[in-house]
Amino acid sequence: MTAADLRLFDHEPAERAEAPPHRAPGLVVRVLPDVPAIDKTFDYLVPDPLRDQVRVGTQVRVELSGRRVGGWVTAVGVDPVPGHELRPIAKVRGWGPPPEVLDLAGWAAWRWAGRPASLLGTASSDHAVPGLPAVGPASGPPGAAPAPGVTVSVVPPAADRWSAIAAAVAAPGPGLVLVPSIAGARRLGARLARSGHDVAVLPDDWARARAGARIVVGARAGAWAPIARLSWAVVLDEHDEVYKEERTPAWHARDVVLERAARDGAPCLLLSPCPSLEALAAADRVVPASRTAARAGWPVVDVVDMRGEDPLRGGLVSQSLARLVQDGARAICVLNRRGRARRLVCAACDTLARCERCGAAVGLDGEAAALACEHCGSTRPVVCERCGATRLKQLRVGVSRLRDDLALLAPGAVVEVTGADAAPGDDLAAAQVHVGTEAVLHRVRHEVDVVAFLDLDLELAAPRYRASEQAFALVVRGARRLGPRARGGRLLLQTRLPDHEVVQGAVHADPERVADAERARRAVLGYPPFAALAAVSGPAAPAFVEALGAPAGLEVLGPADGTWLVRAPDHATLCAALAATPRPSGRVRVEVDPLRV
DNA sequence: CGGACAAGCTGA
DNA sequence: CAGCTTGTCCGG
Repeated sequence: MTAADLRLFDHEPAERAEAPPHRAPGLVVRVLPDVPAIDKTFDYLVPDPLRDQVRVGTQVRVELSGRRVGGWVTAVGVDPVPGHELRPIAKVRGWGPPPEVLDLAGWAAWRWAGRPASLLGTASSDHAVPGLPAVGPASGPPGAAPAPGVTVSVVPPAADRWSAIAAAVAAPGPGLVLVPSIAGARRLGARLARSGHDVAVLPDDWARARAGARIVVGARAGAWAPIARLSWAVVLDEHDEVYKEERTPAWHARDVVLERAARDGAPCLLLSPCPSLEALAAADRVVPASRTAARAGWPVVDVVDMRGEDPLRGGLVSQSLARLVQDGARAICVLNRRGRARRLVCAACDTLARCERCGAAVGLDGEAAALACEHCGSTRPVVCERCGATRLKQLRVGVSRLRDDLALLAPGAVVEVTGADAAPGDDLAAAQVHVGTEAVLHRVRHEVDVVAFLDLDLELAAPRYRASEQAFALVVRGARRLGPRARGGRLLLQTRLPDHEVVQGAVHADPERVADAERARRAVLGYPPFAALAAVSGPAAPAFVEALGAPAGLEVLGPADGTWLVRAPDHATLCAALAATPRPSGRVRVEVDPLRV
């Protein structure tokens, strides 16, 4: 099966001309039950009083092997599959997704190796929708037709996006806007409504969206908005990883919207300060920010080279940060120290030892007396790549000392270490300096003068194939937290890799540097978007991998930590192989396009 | 998923 | 060989 001929549900009534002799009495519908393990449809009779409430997509309740389950009507007026006694539909729950979204769920089930029922659950209203409200004409006021195809627009972190959004939503509808969070969707929806637009915000206004509101705003699940045919679509902060569903099928909202736009011939606008390589690969055109806008939309970035600095007592507080804190600056300090990070630096020049192939921090392989990369498996001699010295030292992150160091700098001021160390009931607003994992960026609400990444190398050299992209997205969040350059905030990047593209990309307000370097690295290593990946894990993973075999073009790597990685040149090959593999009994988790490998 | 039924294990 | 557990199949 390929994506092209993928059509799980045939909505059309059967050919009456060749109707079988045992034609059923009355209207028969095909129903997909809302039961995770069943991806098969069943035929039911529609009692006459319910006839005009039943259409393709309608949510019903049916009797299935002695119990009542929910389900979706996938076809109306079919000739029943012979050999079964037809039971009537027990109940009509209400309106469901339009037929086009049912087809989309069928495609997405193939694309992310899952069952359509769970996707249809996401595409359906939380509450029963017995009737639809009246809405204005979806076409709305005539506006400028947006450029067709996929446009990636680079908008600096702290730039005002309103004018771009206002221009995009002025086009005739129905159109879809995705925002990373539901709270953000509600805020944007309210603002659009105040501007006089006919807006439905998901999940709250599902019925109004289904009825044909001109603009539908939603978060991740909004990708499944009940719109038959999109006229346009906008995805804000396209790079944000919250758009990726965590549960299987692990679909990606941006990719679902791209597919919908392609099916409907609708223009799609992807906005981001740091576009993903996937978005750039899908783009028909990329609109960079002007140099002026880029500079204005980024705060001042200070790079602190920790090799040259003499950080306080060898800790995490550079002289630059110390001065700012002593001068009374309110600061957020980000330190992502979760996980075991083995890091070595050159004893002579303090350069971080990294893998030459993938850029991840390397550790010392005692047996081979070599530097080994846990991520890509390559090894090299114990030699500093910068100065040639052969003595390396372990880098210890002095977290325990951090609070004391900062407290000494700002006598009387409170230093709050959030996260596991946070004392309950502490007044977050009272502290001058906050230290925590990246969550501290949104946990601290008041305005700050400084956002400091105490050890950016933890991100830059993380053993993940998307490390650069993820590190840059984190820096972008710090930049957004500070606001535009005119506000005067400072973004402090403490690093031993000042030439790294993420650091340079921030300094020059130029995400292209990150994208170019990342693209080159992924091409060499055969990672997305130059390949399609799936992670296979769970107790029955070995059986699944064995059943998968080794079809042409497929490469099976691992296992590492109980997880196999399946790689194919493209999604057509990958998804075809996954779909053709029978699921063994027991639990298997198949995650297509994993973000953390 | 959850019920039905079949095949396998145990204990007297 | 009843009685119970474990596994596989199937649902309209």
